[in-house]
Amino acid sequence: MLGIGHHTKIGLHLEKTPLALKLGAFVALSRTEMSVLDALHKRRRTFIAGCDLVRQGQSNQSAYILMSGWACSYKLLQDGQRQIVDFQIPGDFLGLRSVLLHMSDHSIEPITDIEVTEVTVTDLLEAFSQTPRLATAVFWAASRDEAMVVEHLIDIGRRNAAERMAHFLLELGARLALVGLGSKAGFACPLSQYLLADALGLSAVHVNRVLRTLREAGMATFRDGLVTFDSYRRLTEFADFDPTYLDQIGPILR
Amino acid sequence: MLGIGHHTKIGLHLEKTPLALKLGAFVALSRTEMSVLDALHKRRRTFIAGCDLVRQGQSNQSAYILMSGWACSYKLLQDGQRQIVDFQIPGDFLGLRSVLLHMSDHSIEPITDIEVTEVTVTDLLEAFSQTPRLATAVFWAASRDEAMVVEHLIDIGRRNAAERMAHFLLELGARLALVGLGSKAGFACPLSQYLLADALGLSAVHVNRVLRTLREAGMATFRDGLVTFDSYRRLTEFADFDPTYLDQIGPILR
DNA sequence: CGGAGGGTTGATTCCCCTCAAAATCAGTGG
DNA sequence: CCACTGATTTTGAGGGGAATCAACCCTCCG
Repeated sequence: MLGIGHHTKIGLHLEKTPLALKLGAFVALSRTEMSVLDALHKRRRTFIAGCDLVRQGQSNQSAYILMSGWACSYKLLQDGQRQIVDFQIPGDFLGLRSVLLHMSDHSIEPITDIEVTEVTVTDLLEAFSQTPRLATAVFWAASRDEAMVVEHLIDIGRRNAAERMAHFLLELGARLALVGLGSKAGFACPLSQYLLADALGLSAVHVNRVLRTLREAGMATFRDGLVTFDSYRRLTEFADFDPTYLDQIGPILR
Repeated sequence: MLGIGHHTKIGLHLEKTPLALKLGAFVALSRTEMSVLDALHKRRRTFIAGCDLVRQGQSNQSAYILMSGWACSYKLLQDGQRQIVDFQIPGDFLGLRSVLLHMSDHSIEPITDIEVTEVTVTDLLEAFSQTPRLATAVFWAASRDEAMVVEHLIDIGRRNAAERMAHFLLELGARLALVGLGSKAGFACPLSQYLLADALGLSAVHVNRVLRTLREAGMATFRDGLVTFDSYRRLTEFADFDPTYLDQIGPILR
C-alpha cells in the first residue's frame, strides 16, 4: 500500500478528514495548519442523492468540502444530453470556482447521499492568510483537479471506448487511494452505467459492452458497486495510464 | 520604469497590451495597476513556429505572457496521436500552472512565430501583493480559461463533428474579440486543418468535410487563414453556443 | 404484486475513420 | 522560367466502432 501511514502521527488528536489526508500528500502540514483546516469544518450539512446542490446559471453560492459520498458536476445541452465533467469524492471541493466567479457554469448533483461542510469565501481566505502553506496546498489540489479534467479531455478525444473506460477507472482508483478509499486491488463505486456513459461520452449500452470486454480480458471487473482490478499491470499498459502525478509517496513540500 | 520598448504612439497613456485588454474586461484597472501590469512585461523573447516552448515532463519552467502569435498546449499519446487541449492567443498565459506545480503535464508549441514576455513566479507574486485587484483579475482570467477547457470537453464528448467545429470557431472568435483581434464578422486564423483535427478529436479529412458543410450551409467559411461568420445568428443556434460569459460589455468589478 | 431503475444482449444504422489519390500552393534551386 | 519538393487542402471509396432501437432479465421496494 501507499505510504500515507507515516503522517498519521501528526494529527494525533485531530480528526483526519478526507481533505486533510489529500492535502497531506501535497504538503506536510503542521499541527497549527491542521487545526486551522479542522476549524473550517464547522457547518455540517447533508444532501440527498439526485437533488442538485448547485445549478447551472445560479450565482452567489457557497462552496462545500465533501466529507462522505460521491457527487458529479455536469453540463446540460439543449437537446437534453448531458456531459459529466468530473466526479467528486471525499476530500474534494464542490463549487469552489463558482464561488470565486460569482457564477456557476455547471450543475452539481449528489450521486449518493452526501455529507458536506459549508465554507464561505471569507472563512477560506482568512484561513489562507493565517497559514499560507495551506493556501499552497489547496491551490495545488485545485491544479491537480484541473489536470484531471485535461486527462479526461484526452480520454474522450483520442481513446477508444475500452481504453477510455480503463483509464477512467484507474484514475478514479488513484484518487480514491489518496483519501484511503481505494487501492491497486480496487474500490467501492456507486456509479451506474448511465453515469459512466454521461462521463465518458458513450451510450449506456456501449458502456455495458465495454465493461464486459474488460472483464473477459481479465483486466477489470465492475459488479455490484465494486471495481476490481484483476490485473493492475495489464490495465495500466492497455490504458496508457501515467500515474506519476498521482503516485505521490510522501509530501512534495516539507 | 514604464517606458519600455515601443510605447511611442499613445503618448501619455500606457500601451494597451493584449493582457491589459483582457483583464480590463474583468476588472476596471486603475492607473497604478496598469503600470504594475506593464512593468511585468520586461524580458521580451521570441520563439519560432513549431519548436516546443515547454515539454511534457519538464520541470521548473518560466511562465510567459503571449504578446503576439498563436500557440497550443497538447499532450501526446504513446501511439503517436496527439490531443490539443487549448490554443493560446495574445493576452494568454503560457505554462502558468506548470510553474506553480513545478512540473509540466503537457507540451506547448508555437503555431506561428510568437513574441512573449517571460515572467518569474516571484515577479508575479510581488505584483499581486502590490495590487490585490490585479491578482483577482488574473485569477478570474485563469478560471475563465478553465471554463473554456470544460466547454471543450463537452464539445468532444457530446457534440457531433459539425456542431463541434461551429462551437469551437465561435468560442475562439469570442476570445479573440476580447483582445481586439476578432468580431462577429470573423477573424484571422493561422490554424491548419491538421491542428483543428488534433484539437477537436477528429481526423483531418473529416475536418475538411465538416468545413465544407458549414460553408455550403452558409454559416461559416474558413479559407486562406480567414474565418468568416456568414451567419453569426444561425451558427450560434446550430452550435448551441452560450456567449454570456464571453459577452462582457464592461468590466464586472469596478 | 406491480412498477421502476438498472443491467444485459441482439440487430440494425450511421457517423466518422482509414486508405488512397489528386489538386493547389509556397518555397527552392537549377 | 521551370522542375522539384513538401505541406496543405480536397474528394472518393470502403470499413468499423459506437449509437440507436428493442427486448428481456434482475432486484428492490412501496
